[in-house]
Amino acid sequence: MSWTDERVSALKKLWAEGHSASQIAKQLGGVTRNAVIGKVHRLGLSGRATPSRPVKRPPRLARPKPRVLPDGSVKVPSPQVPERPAEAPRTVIERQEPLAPLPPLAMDDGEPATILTLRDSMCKWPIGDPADPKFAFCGRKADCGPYCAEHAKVAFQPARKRDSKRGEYDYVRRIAG
DNA sequence: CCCTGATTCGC
DNA sequence: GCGAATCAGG
Repeated sequence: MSWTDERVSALKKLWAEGHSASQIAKQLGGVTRNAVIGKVHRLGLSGRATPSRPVKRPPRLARPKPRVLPDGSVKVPSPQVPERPAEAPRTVIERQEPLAPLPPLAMDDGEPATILTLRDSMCKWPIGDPADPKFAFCGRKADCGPYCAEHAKVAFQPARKRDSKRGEYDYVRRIAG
């Protein structure tokens, strides 16, 4: 089949009415949806009155695909140059990373806060292995809640997926509740 | 796995 | 110009 005036008109009409490419192809007959889409693009009416299409993909890279010719031979095109003119000025938003372990704050006696010396106003973030004699608490000022500002960030992060890699502080979250 | 449109590129 | 193959999503 070829794109006669009638068929092109029908294509334009159906496309304007919002039919999908496959629907149009089925109705016209003798063409695939790819043919319809290709024709639509060639006619320059790709974008329909669909405001909600925030689908903007970065340009696809060329497709270096081996092709089987009619005579049975195989042709392998050379990979097209990726063409990376200038890397976009990336504004990388640094993710709040594991955040360096905040060492326990030394008390007046030079020792970190323990279960015995921890006060209400002090950050109750546990530091170290609870089984370890040196186990202590952060001890910084807990201004809003049980933790200092820094540990509150970690403590109140959304729960991770169960089977994802364990965060370094997961055990602490379990302990600290 | 079904569908959608978008794109590339050999023909 | 055509459209299959492929892609990126829903």
